[in-house]
Amino acid sequence: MASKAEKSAETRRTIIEVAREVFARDGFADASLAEIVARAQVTTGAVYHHFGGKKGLFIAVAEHLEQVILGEVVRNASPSAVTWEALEAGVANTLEICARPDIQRIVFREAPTVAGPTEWREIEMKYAFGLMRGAVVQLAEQGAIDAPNADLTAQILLGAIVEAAHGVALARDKAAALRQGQATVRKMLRALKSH
Amino acid sequence: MASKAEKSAETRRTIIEVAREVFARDGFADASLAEIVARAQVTTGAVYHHFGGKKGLFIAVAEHLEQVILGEVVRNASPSAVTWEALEAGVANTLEICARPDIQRIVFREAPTVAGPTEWREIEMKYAFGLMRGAVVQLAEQGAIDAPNADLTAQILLGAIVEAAHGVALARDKAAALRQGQATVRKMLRALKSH
DNA sequence: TACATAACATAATTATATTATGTCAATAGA
DNA sequence: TCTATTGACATAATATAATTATGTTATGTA
Repeated sequence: MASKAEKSAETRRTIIEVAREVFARDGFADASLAEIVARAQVTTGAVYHHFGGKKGLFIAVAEHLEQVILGEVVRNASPSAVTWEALEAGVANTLEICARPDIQRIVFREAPTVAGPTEWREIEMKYAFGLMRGAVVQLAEQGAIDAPNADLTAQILLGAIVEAAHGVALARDKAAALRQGQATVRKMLRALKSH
Repeated sequence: MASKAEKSAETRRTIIEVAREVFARDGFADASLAEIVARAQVTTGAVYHHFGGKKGLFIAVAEHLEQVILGEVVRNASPSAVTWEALEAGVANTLEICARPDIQRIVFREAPTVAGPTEWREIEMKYAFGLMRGAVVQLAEQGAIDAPNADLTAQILLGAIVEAAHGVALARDKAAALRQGQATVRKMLRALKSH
C-alpha cells in the first residue's frame, strides 16, 4: 500500500491545504512560497512539479474552494429539477458560504486578477457561475424568470451575492447582517420573476 | 512661468496618465515600473518621490479614476436633493461608466486587493461607494427605500452594478448588453422601494 | 533485471521592486 | 543679491522572491 500515485496525491492535497491558509491570510502577492513549502514539509520543487508555480498553486486552491462551494450548495439542494424555491434557497445558501473569509478573498477577490479575467471565467463556468447560469436558463425556459441575457443575469446575481457576503464579513453583528443581506438579495431576485 | 510646483504637478500627472494605461493593460502584478517610467520619460526616483512606490502609484491611479467617475456622475445629476429618480439615473449612469475596461479592472477588480480591503474601503468612502451610501441613507430617511442597513444595501447595489458593467464589457453586442444590464439593475433597485 | 520516468530535492539564476545616495535648480530669507 | 535650504528628481547599489536548471531516488514496467 501507499502506492506512488497515492503518495503523490497526498502531498498535492497537503500543499493545497496549507497554501489555502497562507493565501487566505496574506493574499497572493504577500504570501511566501517559502513558508508554504516549509509548513507543508516539502520543497519548492514539489510545488513546481505539481502546479507549475505560485500562480498555478493559487489557481488550484481557488478551484478547490469552488468545488467546496459547489459541493455544499448541491448537497443542500433538492435533487429534483430547478424550481423557483430551489433557486431562492440556493442563493441564500451561496451567500452564507461566500461570507467565509478565505472563500471571499481567494475565490472572489483575488482569483479573477491572478488567473486573468478570461481564464478565470472559463474555470468559474464549471462551478458557482455555471450553476447559477444553468438555473437562470432553466427558469427562463420555464417562463418563471425574466432574463433575456442569461450570462448577464447570472453575473449580476452572483455579484450581488458576493458583495452581500463581503458586507456580512465586514459587519460586527454577522448574524444580523446575514439575515439582512439574504433578505435584500431575495427581494432583488424576486424582482426578476415574470408575471 | 513654469514654476517648480507647476512642473512637479505636471510630471505627477504624466506618470499617473501613463501608469493608468499600463496598469489597465497588464494589471498591477505584471505591470513593469520600468516601462512606466520609460514612457513617462522620468526615472524610478520620480515615482518614489511622488508616490512612495508601485503600490502608492497604483492607488493614486485608482483614486484618480474614482474622481473621474464621481465627476461624471455628479455632472449628469440634478443639483437638487436626492430623489428616487435621481438615484435611478445615477445608477444607470454609473453602470455605463463602470463598463469601461480600465475603470473596471483598476478600480473595482484590483484596487481592493492591492490597497487591502480596509484601506480601500476608506478611500471608496469618499467616492462611488460614499455617494451610493449617502443616497441610500437619504432615501431611507425619506421612507422611500427599505434599507435597514445602509452600508450593506449600498454595497450590494454597487456590486450588482459593477458586475453588470463587467458583463457588458465582456458582451459582443455591448449596446444591447448595456440596455439589458440597466434594465435588470433598475428592476432590482425598484424591489427595494418601500410601499 | 534493467530501464524509464514520475516525484521530488537542491542549488544557481534572474527579475524587479526598493533603498541609498547624489545632483541641481528654484526659492525664501537675510 | 547672495546664500542656505530643500524639493524634485536621477543614478547606482541592494535585496527579496520567484523561477529555472540540474541532480537524485524510488517505483512501476517491459
